[in-house]
Amino acid sequence: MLAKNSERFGQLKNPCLGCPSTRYCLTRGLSDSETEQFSRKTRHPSPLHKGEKVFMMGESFDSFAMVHSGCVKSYVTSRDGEHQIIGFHMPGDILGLDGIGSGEHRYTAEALETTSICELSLRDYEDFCNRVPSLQWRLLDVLSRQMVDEQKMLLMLGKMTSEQRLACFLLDLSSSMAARGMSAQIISLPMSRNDIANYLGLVIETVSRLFTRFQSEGVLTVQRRIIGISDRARLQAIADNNSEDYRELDRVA
Amino acid sequence: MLAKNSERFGQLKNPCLGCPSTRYCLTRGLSDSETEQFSRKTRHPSPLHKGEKVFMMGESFDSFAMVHSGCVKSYVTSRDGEHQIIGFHMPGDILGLDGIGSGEHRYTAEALETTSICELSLRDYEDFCNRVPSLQWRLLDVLSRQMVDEQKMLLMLGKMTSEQRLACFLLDLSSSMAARGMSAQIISLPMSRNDIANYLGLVIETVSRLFTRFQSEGVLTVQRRIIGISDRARLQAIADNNSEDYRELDRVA
DNA sequence: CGGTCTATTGACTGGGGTCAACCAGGGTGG
DNA sequence: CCACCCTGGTTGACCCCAGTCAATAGACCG
Repeated sequence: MLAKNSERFGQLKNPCLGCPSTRYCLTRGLSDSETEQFSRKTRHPSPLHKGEKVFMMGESFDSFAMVHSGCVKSYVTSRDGEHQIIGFHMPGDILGLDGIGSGEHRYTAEALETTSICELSLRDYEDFCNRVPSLQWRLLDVLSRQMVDEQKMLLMLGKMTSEQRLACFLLDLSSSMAARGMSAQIISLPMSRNDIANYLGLVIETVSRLFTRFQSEGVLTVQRRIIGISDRARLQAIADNNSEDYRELDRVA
Repeated sequence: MLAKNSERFGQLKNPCLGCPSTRYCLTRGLSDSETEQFSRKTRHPSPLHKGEKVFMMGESFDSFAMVHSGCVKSYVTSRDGEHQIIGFHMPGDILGLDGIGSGEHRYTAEALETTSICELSLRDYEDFCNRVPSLQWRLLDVLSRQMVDEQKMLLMLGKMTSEQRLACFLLDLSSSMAARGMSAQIISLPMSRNDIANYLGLVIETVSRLFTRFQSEGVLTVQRRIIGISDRARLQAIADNNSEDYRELDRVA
């Protein structure tokens, strides 16, 4: 069913027109006729299944990839073979911009679930920029926002405790879901505990224990990968490291 | 003396022509006449002293800053007031690109020593791009390389031990110095132990102990901020987490 | 039902953080 | 020229958060 939908999506004449991601995608800010031109240039390969790669570290970079549906994780690999997940990517996100400078991909992008990707070749993008100059700024815009997100991650990995990291992660995920029209209170995690742990610089046991603790404190409800945020204010307080003040407030009341 | 030199630099008609950083700066790949045009648009304010800010997190973004001489650290600040240093910037590096997306700076850039900065307003840059389209790609290029560097940092903070982090840091610094024509073997650190520790997600005591240990193992020679790399191969092995194999090799021999 | 994969839980350990004392340069002023 | 302090760095003793190891429990699927 999903696959069929996706095939149909691939055969549409102008899949970008009416795509729910158009507000976040490279097409943001384009007129309908510009979006139509853009759409004609994009390729829509058959959907990837869980574990399949969009591209791999070291491959040559010749096109951008945009997530249309599903979810993708990206990770870098160290010389001794360890992975570090650097991001999870939702519909509308643009992948592979790291390759612009060096001409080759510097991280691997892998589907976490059945995922449809839209591709735009670098060459077509260049052509297109000549006709719609604002598109060039759009790409800088996207790239700089991705950089800001990574800087936030540096702060998390460098300075935050494990509970702060998980709280931040869930809040980010929640607002990312909300921005895509899904519930901000109930999150269906597309990634495993292992992926979360790796992303946050922790091990799976620590993440598991934190989920249990947050649940017992009434902050979350946890059922496998379905996470409910029961007390957003307290989750925010944990993320901001105000949890002690919060608990004190609680104790007094 | 330094200040006088810098003032003179600021009064030059075409400071970019003949600037030693021209190979790394935005001007890379421009012809002499293009560089001259570029040069006319740049501002060269009087040099900053140690501790002075190039720009601060939250300020509106309206110009790029390029390091001409000296050294700059950049850091983000968390809601509870903690800093995380996200990079050190040497001559030729471009600062403030994070502001493109949001229109405001998302990190603070602060001089570590007396530092000269070249400024180019966003408006002038846009004008200039219309005349020299390749410059637009140049900026994407720089931005994507900065992103790749940050991804490497994520790997360090997420997965590496303290000794791996310091070894990586010193090797990176060494090659950065070498790329700027300075010695790769003897490094004069522009930043304090505290800055190094913060950057690497450690505390000052740990960094101090590591320096002492590396010296006693014959990998480094340490005299305050003058660091000599005595055994680059072993430093690389530590960074790659091959140190045990290495020591075993050593023990057998 | 057995097999496998993912997640949870418990007991224990250790790398790196914390706290505190001390040291070494390098101004500064008498 | 020395006495003083002050900042930045080093060293030691101790501790704790999160990692490691290992056993168990569920979900999912043939």
